Amino acid sequence: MTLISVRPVPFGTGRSVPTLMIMRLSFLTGSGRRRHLDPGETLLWEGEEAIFVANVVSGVMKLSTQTSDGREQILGLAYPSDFIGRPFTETSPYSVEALGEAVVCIFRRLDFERFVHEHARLEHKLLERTLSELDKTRRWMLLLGRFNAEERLATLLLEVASRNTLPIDGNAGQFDDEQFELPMSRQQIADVLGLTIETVSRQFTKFRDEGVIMISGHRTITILRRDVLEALAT
Amino acid sequence: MTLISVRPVPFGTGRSVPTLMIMRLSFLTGSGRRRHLDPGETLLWEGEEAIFVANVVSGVMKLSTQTSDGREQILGLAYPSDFIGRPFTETSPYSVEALGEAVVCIFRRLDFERFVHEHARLEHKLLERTLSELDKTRRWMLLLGRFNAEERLATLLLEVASRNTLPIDGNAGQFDDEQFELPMSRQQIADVLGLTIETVSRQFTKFRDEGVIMISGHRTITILRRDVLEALAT
DNA sequence: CGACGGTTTGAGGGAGATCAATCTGAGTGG
DNA sequence: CCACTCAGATTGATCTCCCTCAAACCGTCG
Repeated sequence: MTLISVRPVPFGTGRSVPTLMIMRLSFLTGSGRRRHLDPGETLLWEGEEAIFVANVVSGVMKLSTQTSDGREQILGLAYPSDFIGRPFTETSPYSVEALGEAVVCIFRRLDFERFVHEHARLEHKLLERTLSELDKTRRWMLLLGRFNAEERLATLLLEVASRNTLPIDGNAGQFDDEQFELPMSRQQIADVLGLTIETVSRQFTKFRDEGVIMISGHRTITILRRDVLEALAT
Repeated sequence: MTLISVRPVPFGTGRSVPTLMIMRLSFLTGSGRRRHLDPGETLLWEGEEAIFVANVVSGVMKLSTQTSDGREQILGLAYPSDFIGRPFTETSPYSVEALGEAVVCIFRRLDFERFVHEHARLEHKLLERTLSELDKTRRWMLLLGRFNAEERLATLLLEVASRNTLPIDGNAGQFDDEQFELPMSRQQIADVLGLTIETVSRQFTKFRDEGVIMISGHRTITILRRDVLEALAT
């Protein structure tokens, strides 16, 4: 939570958008509102009208979609400074939900679109962000299409570790990228990786028994053999 | 092949980019070249410098990536009028290869980027195209993460049928979206769907035996029970 | 005709799903 | 401080879908 104060809250394209432009956006639209989300609270519903776009301020959001018979697939995760929402389309192609406690900065989609139209530089940044999001999504396709359970979990652990912003022992400012807290439950991990909760659990146990990771209280992970994980994650 | 003459060759964002702008692009850069590709010929290599961006004129291209140990995953297909390539980045994050005979209209990436910078309207169209490509890619993630073999093939058949531009019996101008030619081999279908060739073949046989499709000479498919496929594909 | 590439069909095995039982730990109330 | 509860996690047993390996089939081309 205290992360907020030490981070800028860039709009649209993360760290690379000039803060000045962000400020002006807030001014012009008058709609850049902070909003707190409880665990499991949904910001956008798949198929519903997409009223908002937003930036993640703190917490982790999941983007997900469902088959007609209710199977869920997580499409991606959004971390602080990530942009979420779908400009230039009426209905949201996926749902956006908070994994844990989260804070987002929301803008009315129409205001945002109008503003983008009038500011080519922001549009360009949004384009670059979207292109790299597309790259990321395609890498995830490789995972879903070709990786086995072990490789999938290794990839996720490294991904979360690289996004890690958890100070150890409440020691604010001290970061240790080999120990971190999982922002999601086993079930949510299973959904992200396209596996079942049992398979995920067995893989955790396997990594623990092999001395690759240490697990404290389900959610706190310490990476002991990063090399092993990296070899698996390609 | 004769399709070419009856279709515009829009640049960057398909049907929605004004032809005028396309013309001007060709003029300015002087590099909008037609290029013929043989089956299996690769236009861009994963990890190599991305020299080109291009538009598909005819044929079908595949975008693919590989794991470190050589397993391939197809990331998507590009049909006539689709944009391919990755502007604003040095190296191509995936390979682009022609499935069959293909013609593309290539532009030097740097020329394209410069031009985009100077033409906000084109940039906007490219952004919209990229956003919808991202949507499409995410739908494919659902397929890879949650669909079984039957559902995957049903999805592909409907996708190809909807892209179908094959006149029946050489009767140009006459289109029948329930009969079409597959632009790829069984092996390529397997790669697209994240399956093996044997599983794909068995599914084809199963659909045929169930009276869902008709198969003539491996590649020509007639959909007899679209409702069944749609129920599976969701 | 024979050769060869792509496809189909068959038999068997394995990774992960499914079904089911047990465990853990945080929260609650006595 | 200790039962009790309950959701989430783990472990076990079994099954199933798809992969793997292998053989047969088919159409094309020399």
